[in-house]
Amino acid sequence: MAEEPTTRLRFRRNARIRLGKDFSRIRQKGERLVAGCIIANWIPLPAGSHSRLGVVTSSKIGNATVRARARRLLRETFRVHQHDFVRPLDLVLVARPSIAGRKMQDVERDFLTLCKKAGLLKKTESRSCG
RNA sequence: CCGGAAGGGUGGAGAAUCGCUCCUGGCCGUGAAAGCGGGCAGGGGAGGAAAGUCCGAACACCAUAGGGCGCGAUGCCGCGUAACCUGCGGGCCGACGCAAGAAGGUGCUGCGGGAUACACGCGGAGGACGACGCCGCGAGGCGUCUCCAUGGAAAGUGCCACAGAAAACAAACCGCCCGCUGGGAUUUCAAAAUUUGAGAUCUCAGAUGGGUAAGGGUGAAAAGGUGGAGUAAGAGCCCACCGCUCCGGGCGCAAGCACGGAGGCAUGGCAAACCCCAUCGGGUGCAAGGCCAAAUAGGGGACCUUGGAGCGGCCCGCUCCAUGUUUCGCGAAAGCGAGAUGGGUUCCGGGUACUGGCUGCUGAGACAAAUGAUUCUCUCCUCGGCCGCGGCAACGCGGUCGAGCAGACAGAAUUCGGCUUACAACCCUUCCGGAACC
RNA sequence: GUGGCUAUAGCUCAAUGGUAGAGCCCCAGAUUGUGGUUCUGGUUGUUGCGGGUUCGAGUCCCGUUGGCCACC
Repeated sequence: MAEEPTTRLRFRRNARIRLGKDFSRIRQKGERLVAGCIIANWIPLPAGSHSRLGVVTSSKIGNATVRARARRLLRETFRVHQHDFVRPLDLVLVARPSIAGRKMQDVERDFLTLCKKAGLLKKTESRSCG
C-alpha cells in the first residue's frame, strides 16, 4: 500500500487523449496559458479519475525528427509530473517552434513555471526527473 | 607530407533506474459465460537514405472498366534483374463417399514461364561537337577522351533574328564573259586639204540584250568537296580522288559491319515546333477495400412498367432517380481487420550486370500514431600543452595531461524494384592544387 | 497518399526561341529660403540551381531546391 499504484509513473494508451472531438473541445472551452516553448489548454476532471494528455506538434516547428523529439519530451515531462496536480485534468500541450534543440531540463522548467502560474501544482513537493 | 573535389563503404559498444508498443505463456479481481480491469515472466522493436514522391510494378475496389475518336507517354540492338502472378509434377490435408476414389486446399518441395511496353542496370552498334595524337599535298581518314530522349525532314504545315546579293520551287545584287549603243585614245587605209568616212586594238559609260554561277570579307548553316582538264567566261559538262545515295550477295541473334557494283549527286537545319508512323495506357488509391455489437434517424435489397435526370474530354453503348410489386435487415464515425515467411547476411563456385549451392545467424507493425527519458563506463575521433623518435624541412608517429565527448543527415505507415537529394567522423579508389628535398 | 501553382532589379509584375523591360524604390542634377511635389538623367539582373535540344534558351525538355495551395 505504501508504493500504491497511484504514484507509479505510468503513461499508457488510455492516459492519452485520442479523439479529435476531445482535442477541439479542450482547446476551445478550456483554460489557456503560454510559457516558453509550450502552450497549454486544460479542462479539470472530477476527483478520482486519471489525468490525460494530448500533444500537438504542427509542421511549423520542424521536420518529422524534430516533431517526434518534441512530442517525446512533452510526454515524458507529463509522465514524471502526472501526480503533482491539485486535481485531475485533461491537458493538451502545443509545442512552439522554439522547442527545437531544447533539452529535457529546459522543457521541464517551462512546464513547471507554466503550472505554477496556472496554480495547478500541489505546493508540498516538486519532484524532478532522475 | 599537407589541403581540396568526385565516387564507393561503415553509419559505436556495454550497463543501471523509470517508461512505451507488439507477440507468446501463466496469475489476480469481477462476471453464469463471453468479456473487462489489474499485474508477472520471456522474446521482438527504424534507415542508408525510412526522406523527396520522380518513374515503374504488384495488390485491392469501382461498371462511364466495353467500342470509336481524342488525349497522354515512349522511341538503336542484345542480355540481366524485384515484390508479385502463374503452368506442370511430387508430398501432405481433404468436403463428399460404404469403399475404391475424390471437388478442392497447401506459409511443403522439384522443374519452368511471365513480370510487358517505356522502370532500371550492363554490354554492343551508330552518331555528334570539342580537345588531343597519327597519316595524307589537300578534300579527308584512323585512334583516344567527352557526350547522346538515338523512329520519320524524298506526307504536309511552320520557323531560321542580325549580318549577307541570296536562308530554301533556288534566285541573280556586285562581279566575269560575248554582244548592242554612245564617247575617248592610239594606229592603218581612202577621200580631201586638216577635216570626214571605214576598219583594228585598248578603254569608259548605259533605265541595254544574253551567257555563267568560278569569286564576293557575312553567317550556326551558302545548294557535294579537293585537284585537274576544258571554255568567250564558266559549270559534275568531263576525269582522278574524298564524301554521299542506291543495289547485290556475304558475316553477325540484332543494331549493323566490311566488300563489290551502279548513280554525277538528288535530299540545308529544327520534330526536347505542329505533325506522321509504331507501341503502350480505364480510373482511383490501404484514408483502396472487407467485417461488425449497442444506441439512434428511417430506410436498404431484388424485379418490372412508365417518366425524368446524369455520364471522369466527346460520341455510341451505359448508369442513376421517382413511381409500382415483393422482401428484410442496412448503415457514417468509433471497433475489428486489410497487415507481412518475403527477404537480408556469412562461406564456396561461375559470370559484364548478376546468379547457383550449403550451413549458420537475424526476423518492427503503430493508427492523435510505439521504438523514449536520465545517468555511468569504454573505446573511435577532434582541439590544445609537454616529452621522445623519424625527417634538411613542412610535418608525421608514439606516450602523457587537460577540454569536447558519439557529435551528421534524418523517423517506418500496404508491398517491391529503381532514380534523385541530404550527410559529422573514419576507411578505400581516382583526380587536382600546394610545400620541402633529390 | 494524390494533384496543382510559382520562383525575373531592393518590392510588385511584364516579355512571339533573336539586345530582358515598366511602375515604385535608390542616386545625381534642376526648381525652392529649406523640405516635399514636379521635371531631367542614371545605377540596377548568374531570369532559383544543374544539365540537355538548338546557330541561339527567361521561354522548349529533363533533373533538382525552396515557397504556397487544394483533396480524401
